[in-house]
Amino acid sequence: MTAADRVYAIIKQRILDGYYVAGSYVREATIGQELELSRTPIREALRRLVSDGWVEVIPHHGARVVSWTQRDVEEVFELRVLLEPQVVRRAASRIDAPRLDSLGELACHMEQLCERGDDQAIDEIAVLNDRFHAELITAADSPRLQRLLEAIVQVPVSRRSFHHYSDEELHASMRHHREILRALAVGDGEWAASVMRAHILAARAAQLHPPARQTHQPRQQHA
Amino acid sequence: MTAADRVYAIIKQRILDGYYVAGSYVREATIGQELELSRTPIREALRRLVSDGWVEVIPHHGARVVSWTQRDVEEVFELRVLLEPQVVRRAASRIDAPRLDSLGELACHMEQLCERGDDQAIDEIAVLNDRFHAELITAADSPRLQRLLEAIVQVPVSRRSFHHYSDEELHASMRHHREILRALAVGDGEWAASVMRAHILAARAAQLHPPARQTHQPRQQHA
DNA sequence: TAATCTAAAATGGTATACAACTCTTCTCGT
DNA sequence: ACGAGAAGAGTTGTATACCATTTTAGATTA
Repeated sequence: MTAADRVYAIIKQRILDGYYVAGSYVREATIGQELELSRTPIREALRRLVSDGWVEVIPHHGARVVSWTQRDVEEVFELRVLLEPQVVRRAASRIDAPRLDSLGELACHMEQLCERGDDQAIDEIAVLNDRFHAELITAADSPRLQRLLEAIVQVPVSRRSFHHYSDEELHASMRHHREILRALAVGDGEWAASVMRAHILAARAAQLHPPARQTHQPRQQHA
Repeated sequence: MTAADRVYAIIKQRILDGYYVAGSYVREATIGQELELSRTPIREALRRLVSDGWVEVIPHHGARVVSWTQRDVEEVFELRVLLEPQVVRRAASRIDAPRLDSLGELACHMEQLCERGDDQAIDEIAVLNDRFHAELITAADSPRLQRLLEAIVQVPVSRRSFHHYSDEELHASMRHHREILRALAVGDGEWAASVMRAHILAARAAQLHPPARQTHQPRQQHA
């Protein structure tokens, strides 16, 4: 592991942790002194963070941690609604039994965590959910589709968790996983794609209307 | 614009123009001397080209221009079929009259060139067609969608031209442009998206079955 | 002839020094 | 008081150098 790799990981972690606030600048000299490295590996790490969409570079002025607007979030969901169904559409005719099994285990694990329902469990679900989607992408066997999605879903972890899901939304999400797996098991790409589309649209709804979180109450109009 | 930006653009253009043949190596020292720059900005440009998928690095041997397989072409079309309709779906509710006019002029110009039909005209059509699609993307007003498409549709010039189109395919392509504009003019995104989908699928068919090019002959089965 | 060794060539990674640029601030003239 | 312009500090951009690693091809040797 090179110094540039370490710097990349450190800066990324600091962004995720909120140590580097969105909109603030990451100074090359500053972390250089901090980590006792020259600017060279820091610059390389920053360039990689730029191409991964975590920071943006203003020429001759510095690397700034990207800010996310509501519009950015909507754009991402709009693209995921297109691309993620394509993932399972392709996967349906390509997936093999071992991977289906491993996806099934992931679904199982997530459901158990879902039953626990505490905050830590919710965090773990987010991790497993990422793995779930990543495995599907691998099964889709399309490097370009994978690249596009990776370029898209890189979102600050604060927005990627399931904390704004209601119980009902969370359980629906688990059912989606199961239904996708059933569709894949019988090789029905369109079925799988439809469920995935619903899955993403549900996630979008949960993100866009986080305050409306009454599980057992009668329905209520939102903005 | 920094030197690294220029180097990036130059190398990319040379790949698109076919000056750097697929499989050949881009030597750091060579272009360094050629452009009278040190290895530093060249290295940075090459890293970006790698992460954008234009070249691949063989460790300790150099940066090689990526080769396109038939499968790559199919992957690109598969993604364009998803993304380009979304472009016009968004554009339908956002486009303004001036841009519609300028798109109309582009379509006009392409149709005239289409009537000429010589090789040079075909080349010019490819350029205008790129502009046509680029204007649509601008009208769609989605930076991420734009970025994804730019990462996808930029293909070496040898594969981007209309030389493998039959007369009929070429005219159909022109009609698609017109129909898209009509749909946009009345703000019907789904109509525009459907035509665009057909437009891309037609382009795909022309690419995948280039030998079957008899316009006035009875149909013939292909591989 | 074939296996091995060797040296050249190229990149990989990092450090350092200097050049160029941007933004701020301060001065100067009106 | 106010705007234009210049100086300065701070920051990034680039050049250069160094050594390590790896590949390749040629030379050597049995």
